[in-house]
Amino acid sequence: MAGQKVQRQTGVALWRQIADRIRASINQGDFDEAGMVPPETALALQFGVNRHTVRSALAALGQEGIVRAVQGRGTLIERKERLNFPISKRTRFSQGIGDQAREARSVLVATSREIASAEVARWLKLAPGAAVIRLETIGRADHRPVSRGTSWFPADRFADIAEIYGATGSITKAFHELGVADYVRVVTEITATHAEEGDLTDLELSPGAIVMTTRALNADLDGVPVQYSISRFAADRVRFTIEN
Amino acid sequence: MAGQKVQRQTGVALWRQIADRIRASINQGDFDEAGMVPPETALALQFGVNRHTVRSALAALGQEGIVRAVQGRGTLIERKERLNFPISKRTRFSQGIGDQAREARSVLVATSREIASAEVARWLKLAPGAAVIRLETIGRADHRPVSRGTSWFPADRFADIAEIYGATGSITKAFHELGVADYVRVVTEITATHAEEGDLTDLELSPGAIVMTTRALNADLDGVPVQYSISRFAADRVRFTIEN
DNA sequence: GAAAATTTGTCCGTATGTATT
DNA sequence: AAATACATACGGACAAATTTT
Repeated sequence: MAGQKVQRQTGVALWRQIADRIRASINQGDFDEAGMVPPETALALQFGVNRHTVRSALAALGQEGIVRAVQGRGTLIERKERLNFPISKRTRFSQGIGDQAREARSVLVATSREIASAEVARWLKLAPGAAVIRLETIGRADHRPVSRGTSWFPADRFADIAEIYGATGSITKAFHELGVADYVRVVTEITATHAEEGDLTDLELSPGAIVMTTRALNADLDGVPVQYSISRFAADRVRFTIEN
Repeated sequence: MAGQKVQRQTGVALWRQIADRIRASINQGDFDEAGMVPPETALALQFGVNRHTVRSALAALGQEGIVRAVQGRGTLIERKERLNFPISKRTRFSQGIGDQAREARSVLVATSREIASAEVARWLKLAPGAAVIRLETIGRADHRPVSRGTSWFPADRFADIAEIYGATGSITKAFHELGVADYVRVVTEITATHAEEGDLTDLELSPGAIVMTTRALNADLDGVPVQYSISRFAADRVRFTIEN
């Protein structure tokens, strides 16, 4: 297969196109048998570029901690995983991650009480001008950030949710303490865009990287909205599954 | 807001980073009131680059048919929509698109009978070496391609599905004729990656563009797998919603 | 153990693309 | 429109480390 062309003069450097392709191949498990990437000369032939260009691509992947080059041996694959996020009626953010990553947690980075925007009010079915509690979190697994999210809660029912969540680290427990015995995922919306400035720093991404954005609504068992969240995931670190 | 910095020396040209941001803003509806993009000088100030660089970005978007610059007036937004694809137990590919786009159809571009790969056999729960029917389709809406998909069906049950689908244009009808009264979506997997060579041509994308890939399994009412599909969607034209 | 082949690391120079002034 | 500076990409040659013969 000597014909996986890359395109020139498109505003995306060849080495970056190649880095993205190799990263995708690694994630797809194409090199699992060998445990390493093909030799630089083979990749150069495959993509139709000079070996130096392939080296630039591999250097970028090395910077991300995905591969490690060893002189004389080859370029070894260091890390190759994609966290799976199941989405269902019973979706809980932290649940289901623990068995995939050794170290997984979500940290609260900011919180405030504010007036709901038109979008937030619409999703939470609140009157215009109603107050909401906003929580900003960053989710990490195995020492890498995987998501940054913002959640809004109706302030009248959940005034103290920030404190309880900060103490327990669990939305489910916080809801429980505030009288919500159980809650369900009503709807989840998924889109994908290029990373923005905040993503680059919070998720440790490079420009051109992809973020998958979810907009999710949770409601109590009476169908009353209790939480609206917008989360941004580093696309090359996650996968969503919807099981019916 | 004079500080949406773009990053230099990252392998992605500034004009392409800016083009991607403006495209995302348009899709998000940021400029809906005016119906046009801010003036070049304002964008240059906002992104911290020279006006020439912004012009390169807008020229690229013009090439895609998203904006149109008019001397003396500004840069008008030509096209701005995102098709919604609902995912549920009753997910039907074509259903739900008709009310969003005037012209929507899926065309069969290739078909073959082949031996199932390890991946396909695993999903369809077939014995190794079993035969499958493969269908390749391209989905279009309003004269734009939005998806390219490959579906596999067990050959023993659905030997003639290609012919029937080609005649009726409906998988549901083809299933019905072949004795499958009803079927349900068992699981859907969603990931996002950069566009590959085939995506660029089939979906009319430019390098660096994003594709969302779904892997979906349909089964009959007895739980027997009947269809496994991998579909690739142009990310800036679609949105997925999961309703529980 | 020695030699050969393989693979990554480094240096040179040149041409073209990108971005600013 | 033109001049300048830097990033990107290519081509070749050789060194250094490792594996294979």
